[in-house]
Amino acid sequence: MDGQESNPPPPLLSPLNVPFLFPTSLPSSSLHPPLQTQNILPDIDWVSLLSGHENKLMIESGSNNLMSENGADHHQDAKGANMDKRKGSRIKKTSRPRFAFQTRSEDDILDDGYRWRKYGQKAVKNSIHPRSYYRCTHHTCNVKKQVQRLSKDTSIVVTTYEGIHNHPCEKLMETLTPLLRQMQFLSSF
DNA sequence: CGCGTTTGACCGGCGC
DNA sequence: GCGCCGGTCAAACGCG
Repeated sequence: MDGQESNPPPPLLSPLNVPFLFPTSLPSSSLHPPLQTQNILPDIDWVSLLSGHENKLMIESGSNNLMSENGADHHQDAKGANMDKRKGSRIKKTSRPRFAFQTRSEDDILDDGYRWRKYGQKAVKNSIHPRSYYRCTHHTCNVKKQVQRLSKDTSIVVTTYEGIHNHPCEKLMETLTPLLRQMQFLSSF
């Protein structure tokens, strides 16, 4: 199905860029409620998200544990790995980069510029809120993400990305293309 | 009609 | 071996 596992093309965008691109990469039309111009994404606690050790941004590449200290029940880690058509022949888990971060938001879904298709939802133990599973809709892209709300603080959404996008962010390109054109035009003088 | 979501079933890993 | 649990599949369904 997805033969990308063994030899992924070089990433055009590091997944780490994804959360940090939120404020700039989004066409305003893609955002929920009307935004104040001076207060981008008011629902998201960008300060704590981007500040140093205090935040819960966990970067991990290859190893298995991620943010186990908080309500998110990730003790089981990435055993999801990869299965070959569910016929039992499990492809050995390649070390896929994974990282998780928390945002304070009323919306479960953060518009990160990529298109995602939901492929599952499961009730999580010790949590009222279910966990949702998403896959990047780009054919050659194998990136997944999980979205879950903390049981302790339901205003916080935990998003876990797994894998690296092997294609540019569509919305980002959409936004940047006119700018690039203009720069090109101006630099031609 | 194409694309995305919902949801129950299924599978493998793990702990007992 | 059994049951629980997390992760995934895929058919049915909804929506523009």
